[in-house]
Amino acid sequence: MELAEAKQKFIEAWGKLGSEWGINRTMAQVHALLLITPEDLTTEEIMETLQISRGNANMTLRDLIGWGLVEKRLKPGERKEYFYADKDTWNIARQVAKERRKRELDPIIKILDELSKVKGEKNDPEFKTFNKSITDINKLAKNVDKTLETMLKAEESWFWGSLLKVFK
Amino acid sequence: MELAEAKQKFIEAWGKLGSEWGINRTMAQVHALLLITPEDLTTEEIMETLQISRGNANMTLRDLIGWGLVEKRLKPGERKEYFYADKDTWNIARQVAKERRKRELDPIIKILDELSKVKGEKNDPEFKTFNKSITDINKLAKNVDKTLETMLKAEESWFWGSLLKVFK
DNA sequence: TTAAACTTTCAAAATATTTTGAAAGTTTAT
DNA sequence: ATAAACTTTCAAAATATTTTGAAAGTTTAA
Repeated sequence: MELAEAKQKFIEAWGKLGSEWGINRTMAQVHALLLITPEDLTTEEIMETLQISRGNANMTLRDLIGWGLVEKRLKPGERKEYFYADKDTWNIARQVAKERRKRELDPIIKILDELSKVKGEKNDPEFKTFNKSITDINKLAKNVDKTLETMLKAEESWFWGSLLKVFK
Repeated sequence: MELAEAKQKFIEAWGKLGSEWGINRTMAQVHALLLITPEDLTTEEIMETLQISRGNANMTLRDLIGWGLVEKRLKPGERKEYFYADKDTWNIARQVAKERRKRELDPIIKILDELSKVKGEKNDPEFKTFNKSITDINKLAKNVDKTLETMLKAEESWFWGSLLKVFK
């Protein structure tokens, strides 16, 4: 396979994976493109390569910056903005975990905590089932939360080392 | 908060979370409803409670069965089909992990393996960056894969015990 | 067989999400 | 102050996803 073809394949695959996980396909594709590009790229170059509009490129890049995955770079003497993606996969994974925790896990845990407090007749099967499901899901969510917290602090080698040692 | 209100809240929250993770909102809601319901429910009851059409209910239930989260139950002497969801949260988590691994992680690993094989000029920065990103992501994906495999085999208490012991 | 009871299908409609692109906004150089 | 170079905005258009519901299909009982 040619490098150019391989790049296309990767961008496509990454976009598909993203959309399956609730991430806008274009956003995943722009990120993929930046990941396999050694230099910074301009909005113009991204529009051109991925065949997307200026507005779309601009918004997507802003989102990626909001996710902490891409940074804006300025070159001395130039008006244009350049964009660059951190290539460290462990940093990327952590950054995504961090943001999704903040945006999605934290809010659901807050709701589950609320719902855990609901009182009811101890012998009412309706209440018993509700309560058991809520408290169990809450426990699971909190375990995931703790694990993510550890991951966020950890070094990659230590993290996988510990994990795979235990789980071997 | 009243139990009835709490149920509504949970169904809503679960639907929202699902849609943020690439799971159809209605599917997540039907699952939520079954999770907090002690008895089996008929298509009719699900349609009524969630205010969805027969076609939607039917397709969603088939999907949930396909994900291994819901089972069809027949009652002797009755024509109607009843639906029931396993309430064991650990089983649910494992089942979801298992399906997503099969549907999404496995295919992307297959593509990454392909892309890792692409040959190029060792000093070409384009090639070097592409290659590094691909191989790094591939390694990460394989670590996740191994961890999921362990999770799929494991008992809940052992899994979290080991994890939290190491990460404390 | 027939018909009642129930489930499944799928084209069309509704809804939600994403994308476009031209206009408005901003910054810098002269 | 003006204009060129660039970025941002956002209403409308395009696209994608989800939902509907009536018709077709299936199963069972009599």
